[in-house]
Amino acid sequence: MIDSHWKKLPLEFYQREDVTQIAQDLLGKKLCTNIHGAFTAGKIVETEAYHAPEDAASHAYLNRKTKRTMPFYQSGGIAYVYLIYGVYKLFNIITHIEGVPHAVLIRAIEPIDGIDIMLYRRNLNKIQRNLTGGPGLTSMALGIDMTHNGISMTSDVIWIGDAPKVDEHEVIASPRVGLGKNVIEPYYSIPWRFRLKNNPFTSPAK
DNA sequence: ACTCGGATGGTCT
DNA sequence: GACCATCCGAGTA
Repeated sequence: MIDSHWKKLPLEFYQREDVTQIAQDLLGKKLCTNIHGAFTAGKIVETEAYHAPEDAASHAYLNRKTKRTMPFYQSGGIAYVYLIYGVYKLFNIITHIEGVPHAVLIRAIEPIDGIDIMLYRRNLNKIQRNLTGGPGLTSMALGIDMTHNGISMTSDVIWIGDAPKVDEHEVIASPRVGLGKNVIEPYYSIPWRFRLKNNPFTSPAK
């Protein structure tokens, strides 16, 4: 195991220009949280890239600026957390430079550390796909909520540990899920959802 | 295995 | 007032 294994990723990782590359590079890395005194972590197994202002699937489409979208316009390397369906908190990471609203949605992790705490937060008693197999479930298991919106990925609350790059052949690219009907081509079916092949914790296919 | 409907609340038109 | 980057439980099989 090399020295850099699980070392906290630096801001430079997130501030690169190519958000689809960053989304793929995040696969296999270790998403960690230290929230309410509990350490939990898991391997990232599914991500999606959002490329505003052109991308109609993004909240920051056409550089839309509202109270909710403000984090998009900060420098890469901070969390963007928002509420969906009044119930679930989805965790994203803002990328690239200040003023360019790129983001990666973390859709699923494979539990590694603090599994007992994740089970408690999810009200489950054994490891199964719906422990962390989906963006809402991942945030719930890791203890991420709206108070973490805007927090730096270099903090000691939420961060990502480095890991060896996964083999290209282990990555499946497919269209993103859950997009509204207003998302026009090519963004509706562009293959910007990335999954690790054969990983049981990736979210259900659509 | 699957399909279906309900929960739930902030954001935007 | 419509729309969600979702999940779960109930029903059918």
